Amino acid sequence: MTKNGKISDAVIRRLPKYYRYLGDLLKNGINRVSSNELSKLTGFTASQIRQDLNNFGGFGQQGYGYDAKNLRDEIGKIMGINNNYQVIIVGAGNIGQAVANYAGFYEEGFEVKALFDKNPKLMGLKIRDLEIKDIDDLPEYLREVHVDIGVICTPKEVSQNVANILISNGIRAIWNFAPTDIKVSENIAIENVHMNESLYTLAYYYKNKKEIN
Amino acid sequence: MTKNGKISDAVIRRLPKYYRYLGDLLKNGINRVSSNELSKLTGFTASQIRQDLNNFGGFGQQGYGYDAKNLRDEIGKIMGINNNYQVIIVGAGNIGQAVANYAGFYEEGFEVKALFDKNPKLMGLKIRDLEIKDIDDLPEYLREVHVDIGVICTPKEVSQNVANILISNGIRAIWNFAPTDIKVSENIAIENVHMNESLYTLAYYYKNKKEIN
DNA sequence: TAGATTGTTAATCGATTAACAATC
DNA sequence: TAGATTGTTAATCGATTAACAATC
Repeated sequence: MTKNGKISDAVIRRLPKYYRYLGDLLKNGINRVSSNELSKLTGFTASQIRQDLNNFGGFGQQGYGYDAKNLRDEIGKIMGINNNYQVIIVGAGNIGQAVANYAGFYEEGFEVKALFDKNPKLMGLKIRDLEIKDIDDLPEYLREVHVDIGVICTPKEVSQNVANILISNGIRAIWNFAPTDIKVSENIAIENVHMNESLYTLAYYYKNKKEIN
Repeated sequence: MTKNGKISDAVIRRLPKYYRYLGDLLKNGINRVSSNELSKLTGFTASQIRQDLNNFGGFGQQGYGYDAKNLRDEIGKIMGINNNYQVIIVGAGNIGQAVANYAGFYEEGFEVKALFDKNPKLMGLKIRDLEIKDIDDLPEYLREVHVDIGVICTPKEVSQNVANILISNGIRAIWNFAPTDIKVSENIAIENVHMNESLYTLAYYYKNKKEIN
């Protein structure tokens, strides 16, 4: 925790990992876990894990450790998992369709309500019972239906423009798959996924490990 | 640069961003750029940019700045972009197909050579002229064909197992889309994409910005 | 030459790790 | 109670930022 009381991004990005490994433990019938055991699973140090968790409160018990179920629930609450989010996807190409089809999200409260595209060939096509709608109808749709998260799966040339449309119609969270950094104001949540940067990073390490070995 | 001479992961992950923005500049006919201008584009400080670049050599010129074309080429060389990588995808579901279809990668030297799946219904189906092959034929395929990068798009239950098969048949770079942390030995390059963690992080920030506003 | 901007060293800041008293 | 393990403070480490001499 920094002095202004805000929790650092690095901490936030470790929370999903704790959440996931705790889920694995529970599935295996383990309902008690120490920071040391979590360390072995996650690869983070026990000290760091305790520090991270204590940003949000004392979830453990001295001499015992953490109750896995309770800790997982608490982390879920902190992150807002299972809160039920209304999601729309803009761009119904490969990535848009893959996101729409990814069942895992539905189980955790992320509900895709609609897909939009500008390609007339896709219009009316159904993905998971959802008809692909015309992107021109997007502003009107947003005026009528509450949407929490807008997923951008368009080409990069129009991604910022799409984001602007989403935001000016009330959306406050954007998950961006276009290979650009979408710029938003302070009050909007954004995640730029950047698969391409991930691939380049992989290529770098591949190249360099080869040179070493 | 740390004292052992290894360049930190944080630096490596900024390189693709430099590469991309330099490409944008060139496309706009701009072929000279200062660290200060790059700072405005990327959001990193000019000082950090100069530090980052000087891990790899002095690409700039005092009083002038950087030649955009040259700098982009150098960064491309450092990361190994355009080196031509032979890629296979294991798991030909939504994500696997989306990756296979993503044209951007082809332009940058990443060439998908084959898709594998265990679902008999998908067998023989064609994605971008590539027939989906039986996963049972994977080891034999790898003995015959050189592959640089294995992309894992399977369910999480089998992802580690698939990684082991890939590695034991000579693959040294893995791009993992399954929501797990695949464990590999030191000499193997791995990128765990973790879209689910990205989504949870988005949910966290969305929730917290709402509370603040 | 004067002005601009790099390359690089030094200072600062924040994140991680270590240590240990508190306590279950 | 003794042993275990947290919560938390202090120490360390590394990454970022600031500053400026070098130089184009």
